[in-house]
Amino acid sequence: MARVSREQADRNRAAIEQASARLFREQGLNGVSVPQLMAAAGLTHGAFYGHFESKDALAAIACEQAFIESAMRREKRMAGHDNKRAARKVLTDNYLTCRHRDDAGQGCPAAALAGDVAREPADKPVHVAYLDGVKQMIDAFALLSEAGSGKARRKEALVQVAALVGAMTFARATRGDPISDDILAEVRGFLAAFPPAQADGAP
Amino acid sequence: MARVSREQADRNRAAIEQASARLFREQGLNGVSVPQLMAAAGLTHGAFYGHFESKDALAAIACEQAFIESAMRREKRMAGHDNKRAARKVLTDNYLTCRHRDDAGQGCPAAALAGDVAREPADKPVHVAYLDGVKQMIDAFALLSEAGSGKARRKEALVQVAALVGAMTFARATRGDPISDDILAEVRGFLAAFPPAQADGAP
DNA sequence: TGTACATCAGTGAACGCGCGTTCACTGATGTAC
DNA sequence: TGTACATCAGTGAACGCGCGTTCACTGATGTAC
Repeated sequence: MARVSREQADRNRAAIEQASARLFREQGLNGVSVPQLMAAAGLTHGAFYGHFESKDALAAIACEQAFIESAMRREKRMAGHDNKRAARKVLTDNYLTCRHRDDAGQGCPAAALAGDVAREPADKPVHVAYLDGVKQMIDAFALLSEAGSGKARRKEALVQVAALVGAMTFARATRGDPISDDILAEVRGFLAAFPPAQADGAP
Repeated sequence: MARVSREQADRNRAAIEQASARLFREQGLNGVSVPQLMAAAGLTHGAFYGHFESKDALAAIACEQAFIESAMRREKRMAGHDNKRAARKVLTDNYLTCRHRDDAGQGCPAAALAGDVAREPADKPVHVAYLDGVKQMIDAFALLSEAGSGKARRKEALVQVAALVGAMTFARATRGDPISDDILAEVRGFLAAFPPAQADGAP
């Protein structure tokens, strides 16, 4: 096989991006090689640099795509829940599941890639894609807040998203032990009652 | 230089463990090589396998040591705060700082290694060390809870630790953007008022 | 205490391996006439 | 519509590199007498 049609080449490129969006989340940015990514798309490694400038460039594209895919799934789940609290509950209940924990490849990129992005050098392009995706996610949760001001809504969203990402990261790191399920269940229960009725706290 | 005294060999081994506990947290389990670890301890790579069975075995030892070091620092900070709420506030306020975010090598291993441990194969020895450390951390927070039952104290501890680890992981992944500081500040403020006065939540 | 020698901590070259990336080549695609 | 040929998507060998691990060797340490 040598040259393929322009349409087939486009489909191949899309296949590489799709496989990468899954495999990077599953195995980490440094846990999967260019030859592995290409094989997952049904190609050999040599064709890679005809489609992308570098592995780092693909990582950014795959991260962006994972966030888009994730946002579409979120919209779909929220559909039909005009009540903000109910919509939030659907999202957090679906997020903090064993299924999500055990299938990072199709899950939230904010959680799946957090550890990798934190350690990538600051000039790597994946940082921009990650930040953009995270901000969209926070904005989406802020829209579901019932707080009075935009500032307060953003505050609530930050805490919720940090709790979601944290619980998932933590549950994945302790997978195999009962504590992993407990973390998901307790944070799920906690977020169902979020925000607390009064945020005073002095004893 | 060839053979050194038994005492010096012990000191060398300790230096390797100490350097590893720092570098693994800083760069990740797969982000630092055996030659790099040995160089950080002032040795050459060849001496490694006289001290440890494998890099995986050292990872477990370094993880365990990082948790011990972390627990000692926690005890030290708590000292003098007989009030549980005050002790908790000292811990969470110190945890969710920019200093901690920017110095993972000396920080909480539960946060620094979460992403790596989640992706390590299940049979790798680091999993045991990580789980043990996490359980100790959760127990420590449960002891600071004022809830009525042991079950309720553990519940609160799980949510708090998930929030701490999550906020730190997330703040590190977004470092460089103002949102990173915001995450730390908001979760810090939120945990200062934890647990909420009433955990009902139905609207 | 002094001497002879076995022990073994550390050195550095070497192993096979997979990485990201490059490139000469192939041959079907797409175009010019 | 048919033919001639330039284009270029994909192949697979090759590059230099660093990885985890092994091992023959060195020579100071520690021990037996």
